[in-house]
Amino acid sequence: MRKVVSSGQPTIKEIAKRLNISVSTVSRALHDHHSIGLRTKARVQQLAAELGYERNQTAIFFQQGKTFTIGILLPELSEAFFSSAISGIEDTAYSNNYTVLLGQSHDDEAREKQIIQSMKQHRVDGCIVSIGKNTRNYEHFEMLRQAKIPVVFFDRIPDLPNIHSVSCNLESGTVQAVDFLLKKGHRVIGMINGPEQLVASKERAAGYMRALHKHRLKYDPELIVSADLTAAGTAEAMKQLLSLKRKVTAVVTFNDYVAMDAVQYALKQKLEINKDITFVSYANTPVSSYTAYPPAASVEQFPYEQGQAATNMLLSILNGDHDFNDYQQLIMESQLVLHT
Amino acid sequence: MRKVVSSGQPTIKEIAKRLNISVSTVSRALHDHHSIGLRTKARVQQLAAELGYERNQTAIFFQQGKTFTIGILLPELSEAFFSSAISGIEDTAYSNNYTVLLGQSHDDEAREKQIIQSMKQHRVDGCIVSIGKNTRNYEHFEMLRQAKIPVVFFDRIPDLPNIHSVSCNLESGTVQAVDFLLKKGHRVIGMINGPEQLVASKERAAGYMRALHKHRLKYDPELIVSADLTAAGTAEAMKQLLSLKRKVTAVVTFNDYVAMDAVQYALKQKLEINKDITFVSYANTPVSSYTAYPPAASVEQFPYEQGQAATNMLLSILNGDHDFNDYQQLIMESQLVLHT
DNA sequence: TTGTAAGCGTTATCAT
DNA sequence: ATGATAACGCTTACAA
Repeated sequence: MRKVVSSGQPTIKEIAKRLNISVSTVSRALHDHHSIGLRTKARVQQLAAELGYERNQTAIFFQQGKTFTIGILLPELSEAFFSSAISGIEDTAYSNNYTVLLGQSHDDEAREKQIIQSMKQHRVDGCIVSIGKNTRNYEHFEMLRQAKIPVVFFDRIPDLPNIHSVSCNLESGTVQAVDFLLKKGHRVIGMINGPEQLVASKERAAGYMRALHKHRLKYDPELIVSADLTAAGTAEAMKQLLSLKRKVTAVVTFNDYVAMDAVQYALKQKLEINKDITFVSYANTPVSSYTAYPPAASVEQFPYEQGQAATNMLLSILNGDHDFNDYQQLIMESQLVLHT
Repeated sequence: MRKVVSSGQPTIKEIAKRLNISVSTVSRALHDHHSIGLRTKARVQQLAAELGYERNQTAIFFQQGKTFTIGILLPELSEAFFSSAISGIEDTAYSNNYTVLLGQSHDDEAREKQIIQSMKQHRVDGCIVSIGKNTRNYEHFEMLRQAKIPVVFFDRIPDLPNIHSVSCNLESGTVQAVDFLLKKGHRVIGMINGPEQLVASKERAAGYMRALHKHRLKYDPELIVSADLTAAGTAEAMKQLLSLKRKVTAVVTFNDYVAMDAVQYALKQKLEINKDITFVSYANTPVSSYTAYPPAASVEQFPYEQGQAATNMLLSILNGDHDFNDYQQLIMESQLVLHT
C-alpha cells in the first residue's frame, strides 16, 4: 500500500521500536502515567525529546471524537465591536487549550449557512455565533442542535426558544441614555433603530419607551424608525425624522457607525451638532473618540466581556458541567458613558 | 472496552451493515466512483441522505495527513488593516475549501510562540503570519520550517533570508507622499517612523530620502524619529520634532492611528491642523475619514488584496505548484490617495 | 510494571 | 462491480 502520510514526523511507534518496548508503554510514559517505571519513563521522554516527537493531534482528535476547536461565526470583523469580542473569545479559548476556527458571514445568510456547514464537517466541539442582520431562517442552527454541537449565541441573538446566549441588555442603558437627553432639556427625541427582528432592537425600543413613561411623556411612534444600518439607510432615516412636524433635537442611534453616518447627513443639512441636534449612541468603537463630532454619550456594551462570558459558557457545556438541554441566558447590563 | 465516541453520527460502516454490502463499496458509492453499479450507488446515496450521514472529517484529516486548515497569526484584529486583511484571507481560503484557525499575538513574542506551537500541534497545513512589532527572535518559525509547514509572511515580514512573503512596498508611496508635501511648499518635513527592525520602517525611510534627493534637498537625520506606535510614544516623537530649530510644517506618520495621536498632541500645543502643520499617513483605516482632522493624504496599502495574495501563494505551495524551497516574494506597490 | 490488541472512520490496494 | 483488509497514530481495557 502506498504510504499517504510522509511527514517524517516521529511517532510513538517509532520510539517503541527503538527502545524495544511496546507502544502502550511509550504512550503511558509520555503521559506520566504512574504505573510506568522511572527508568523507562526517563528513557522514553529523553528519546522523544531527541527526536523532536510531537503528538499527532489529528489522530487524537479522531480517536477521542473531540477537536478542542470552537467555531466562531460573526458578521463582520471590521466592526470594532466584534474584533473586541473575538479577543475576549480567543483569549479565553486559548487559555483553556482550545483553538478557534473563524468565519465571517458579512451579514449574508447563505454564507452563514455555508460556514456553519463547514464547521460542522470540521467537527468543531461547539460554536459561538452572532447572527447576521438579515438572517430570518434558523435551520442551520437546528442542524447543529441535531448534531449535538452546542451553540452559544452572543450579542446578536435570534429570537428563538431554548438557546444558550450571552447578551447585553440594552434596555437599561437606553433608559439611561434617554434620561440623559431629557435632563438636558430635549423633548423630541428620535431613535434610529435596527431591523425589527433583532432582540437588541426590541430592547432599545423598550428602553426608549420606559424612559418616556418614567417622565410621564407620551410616546410618539413616528420618532422611532427602523433602518438597515447602511449609510444610505441611515440618511433615509434621518430624513424621515427631520421631516416631522415636531422638531427633533436629539437622536439615539443604533451604533457608532450609524451615528457617524447620521452626523454626516446632519452636517449636509447645515445643522450644528450638539446645538441644533445631539446624538447619543451605543459604544461599538473606540475610534469614535477621534471623530469630529463624537456622540454626547454612549451605551457601553462590553464586547470583550461578552466574548469571555460566551466562551466560558460554551466551555462549561463542553465540560459537561451543565446538561446539554439546560439552556442558559446570561444577560449583562449595559451602561451609559458620558463623553465629556 | 468503553466506547469513547458516542456522537451517534452515522458512519459508512453503519450504512454498509444496513445494506449488506461492504464499507469500501459504500465509500466508493459516496464518491461517485465509476466502478459502482448505478443501483447500488442510488441505494447508498439515498440511505446516506435519510440517515443524515456526514463524512467524519477528523478521520479523513488523520488518514490523509492533511487538515485543510490554515493558521493565521497576526498582531491585532482591532486594527482595521488586519481585519481587512483577514477578510481577504478568509474569503480566499473558504472558496478553496480551506478553513482558518485564528491567533492574535497582541504584539507579544511569547504569545506568538505559543500560538505557533499550538497551530503546529493542530497540524495546520500552512500558516500566514504577520509578526509582532517586538518580535526579535524567529526560532518558532524555524520550527515550522523543520516540520515542513509552509509559512507565508505578509505585511509585517521579518528580515530573514529564504521566506515566502507578500508585502506592499511603501517606498514608492512614501516618495509620492513626500513629493506631495514638497509640491505644497513644505520644506521641513518630519517623519514618525516605526521600530527600526521592521522592513516597512526601512522602506518608509528610504522613500523619504529618495524624494528629497529627487528634489535635490539635503536629508536631515533629526527629522526622522522612531516611535513605538503607542500614544505616548507618538507624543514623545512629536515633542522631539516640534522642538527642532527648523520649524516642522508637515509630518509623515507611520499609520492612521499614529496620525490621530499626533493630531491630538498638536492640538494640545495649540497648533492649527492643515495650517501650522499638515499630516500625511498610511491608510490603515476607513474610519479616518470620519475624524475631525483626517490626514491630507494617505498611502494605501491594500490589505484585502495582500490577504488574498498571501493565501493564494500559500495554496499554490500546498498544491505543490511550487517547490517548497522556491521562495517567493510578492511585492505590491503602495499608492498615495489624496483626501480632498 | 509492561505487553497485547481492539477500536476510532476512512481510503486504497489487491483480490475476486 | 464488489469485498476483504491493511493502514493512518493514538488511547485504553484487559491480560500477564
